[in-house]
Amino acid sequence: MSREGKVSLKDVAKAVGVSPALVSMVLNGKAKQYRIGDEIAKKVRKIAKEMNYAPNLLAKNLRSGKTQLIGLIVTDISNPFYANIARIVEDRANELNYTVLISSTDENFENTERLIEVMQNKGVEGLIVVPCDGSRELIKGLYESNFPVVLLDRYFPGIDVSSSCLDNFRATTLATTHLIEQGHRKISLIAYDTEMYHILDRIAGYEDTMKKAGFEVYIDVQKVNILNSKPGILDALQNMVHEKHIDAVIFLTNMLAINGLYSLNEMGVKIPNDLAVIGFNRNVAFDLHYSKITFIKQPIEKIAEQAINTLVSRIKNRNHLLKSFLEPELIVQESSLRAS
Amino acid sequence: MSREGKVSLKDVAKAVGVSPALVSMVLNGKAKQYRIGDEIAKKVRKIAKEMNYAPNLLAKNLRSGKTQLIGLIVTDISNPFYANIARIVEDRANELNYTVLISSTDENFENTERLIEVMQNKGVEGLIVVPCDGSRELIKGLYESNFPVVLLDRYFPGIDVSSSCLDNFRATTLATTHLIEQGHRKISLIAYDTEMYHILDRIAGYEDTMKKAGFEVYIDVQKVNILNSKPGILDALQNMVHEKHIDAVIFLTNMLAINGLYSLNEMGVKIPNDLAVIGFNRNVAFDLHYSKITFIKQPIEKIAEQAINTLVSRIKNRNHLLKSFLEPELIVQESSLRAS
DNA sequence: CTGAAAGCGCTTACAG
DNA sequence: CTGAAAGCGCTTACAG
Repeated sequence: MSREGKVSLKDVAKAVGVSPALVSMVLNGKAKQYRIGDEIAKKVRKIAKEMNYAPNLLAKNLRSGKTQLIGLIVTDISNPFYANIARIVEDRANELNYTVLISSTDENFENTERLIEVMQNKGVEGLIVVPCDGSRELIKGLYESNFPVVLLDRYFPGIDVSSSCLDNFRATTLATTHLIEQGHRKISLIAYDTEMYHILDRIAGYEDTMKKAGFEVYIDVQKVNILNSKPGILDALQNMVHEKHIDAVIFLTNMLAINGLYSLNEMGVKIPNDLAVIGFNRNVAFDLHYSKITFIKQPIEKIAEQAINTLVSRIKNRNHLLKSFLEPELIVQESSLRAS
Repeated sequence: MSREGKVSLKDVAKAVGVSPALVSMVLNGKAKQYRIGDEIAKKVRKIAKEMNYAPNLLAKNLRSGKTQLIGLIVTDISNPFYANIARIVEDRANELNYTVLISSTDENFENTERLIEVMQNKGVEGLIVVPCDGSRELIKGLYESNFPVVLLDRYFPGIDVSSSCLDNFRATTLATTHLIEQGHRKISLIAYDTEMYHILDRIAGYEDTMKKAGFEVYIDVQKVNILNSKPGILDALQNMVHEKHIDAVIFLTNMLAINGLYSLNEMGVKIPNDLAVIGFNRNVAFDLHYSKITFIKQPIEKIAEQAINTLVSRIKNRNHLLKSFLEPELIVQESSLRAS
C-alpha cells in the first residue's frame, strides 16, 4: 500500500458492491456518458464521500498520461517581483487544476538548461520561463520539439514562442515624456549590460522619445554589470552628476533603482532638486523615501495571468501562439517633479 | 504513451538485449546488490545514456510508494520573508532529491485545512507549515495521524511537533535592552492581535526586560488587526506619541514596521530625535530611510534549512522530533540611537 | 447499464 | 548472475 490507511477505488467498489471501473466512471463525472443508473451513481458518490476517498493522483496521472503539472522557471523566487508572479500563477493554476513547480536559475544558462530537463523528467506538461542571456537557442529548441512554453517578462523576437511581457518600449516612452514635460533636458538612463530585448526595448523607448523631442545630443545610457551592480552604478552616477551635469535619471530595473538610491544618498545628491529620479516596479522603499519615488508600474497580475492562461491553452491546443505586451503605468510621485 | 518520444525502461532493455528488471537494478545502483556482471552493467549504463533515457517518475513513485514530494504551506509566498524561505527550502530540497509544492493560506484557517488536504492528495510525504491562528488542533491531528510535519516561523507549545523558529523572546530582549542602554525609558511595542506564540514570546521578551530594568510602569503594548493594520497603527502611534509621550517603539513584524514608518512620516515625527524606532526583519526600505532603521535580523537561512532537514529526517525516521529556536541578531543603525 | 481485462512504466520478490 | 511475473491504483476500450 502506497499511502497507509488510504482508501482506494477498489475499497470503495467493494463497499458499494460494484466494480472499480464503475466507481471510476461515476467519480470522474462520466456517469451519464456511460449511462450508469442514477441510483447507483448516487450511492457510489455517497459512500466514496463517507469513506473519505481521495484518488491517488500518481496512479491517475500515470494511467491518463497527464500529470497536471506545470513548471515556473524564474531567475530568483526570492526577488519580490517574481514572488508576486509566482503567487498569481499558483492561484490561477490551482483554479485550472494544475500544480506548479518552481525553480530559480540565478540568471545562469547552465542552470536554466538543467532545470528545464529536470522539470521535464518530473513530467511537467508545459513551462513558464523567464529566459536568461544566451538562452535563445535553448528556447527555440523547446519550441521546435513542440513542447509547450510561454516566456515571461522577457521574450525573443523572431521565434514563434508565446510570451507575456510588459510593453517595455512604452514604459520608458512614458517615463521620458514625463521628464521632458517637467522641463528636464539632460536625461540619462541606467541599464544593465545584456542582449535581452526587454532591456533593449526600454533603451529604445527612451532614445526614440529623446530624439523625437530633439534632445539626441543628451542621450546617455550607462550599462552596468547586473551581477555586481553597486560599484558600476556608483561610478555611472558620479560621472553623470559631476561630469555631465544631468537633470534626471531613469533606472531600468527595480534593483538598479534601489542600488542607485543608495549611491545617490552616499553622494549627498538631493532628489528631486539636484536630480529627478524614476524607478521601475513598485517597492515599499520608494514610498518611504524622503522624496517619494516616481516609478513605472508593471501590470503584474495581468502578466502572470496571461502567462498561465496562454500556457494552458497551448497545452490543450497545439497551435496556440500569443505574444502579449502589456500596458505600463507611470506612478508620478515627488522624485520626478520639476525642482521648484 | 505518456510522454511522446520518451524512451522507457523497456526500450533500453530491448536495445541492450536484457530484461527491464535488470536495467532497473543497474540504473538504481543496485548492480552490486543483485550481483550483476560488470560488463553488462557498464553496457546498460552506456546505452541508457545514449538513448537519453530518463525514468518516468510517476511510475517509479507509484510503484515504490514514494513521491519524493514535500509541501511548503506559508501565509503568502509574495511576502519577501517567505519568498526567501521558499528559495532556500527549494534549493536544499533539490539537493536531497525532493520536489517542493508551495501554497499560500492568507492567514486563513479554512485555506490551511484545505491546502493540507490537497497536498496530501497530491502525495506529499511531509509538510512544512506556517500555521495560522486557530490551527493548533489541526496540526495536532496531523501529528497524531503520524504524518510528518515541521512548523516554520511559528510553533505551538505543548504538542510534540517539530518546529524551526526564531528565538522570539530573545529577539525583543535584545531590542529592549539596546533601547534602555541608549537611555530610553518609555518604550512601547506595536504587536498584532493574535494567540500565536511567536508574537506572545516577543511581547514577553519585552515585558520581562522592562520589568527587570524596573520600568514596569511604562510597559505599553498596542495590538492592531493584522489584516488591516494601517489605521490601527496610526491610532496607536498617535496615542503613544501625543498622549503618552513615549521615547521609543519596537515594531513586532516587518509589515507593522513598514506601515508604522508611513504613519510616522505622515505625523511628521522625526526619527530618532522625536522617537527611536526598531523594526523586524531586513527590508531595503529600512536602509534607504532618511534615518537608517535598526532592526532585528532573523537567521533566515538557518530557519529554512533546519526546517527542511528536520522534515526529511522525520520522513525517514518516524521518531524524530526537534524544536529549534534560532538566534536573532540586532542590527543597530541610526533610528535607535539616543537623540544627540 | 455493468463487469472483466489490459495496460500506463516501473520495481521487487521469486525462481532458476 | 538473469528473466518472468506480479502489482502499485487507476482508466479505457471491449464485451455482454
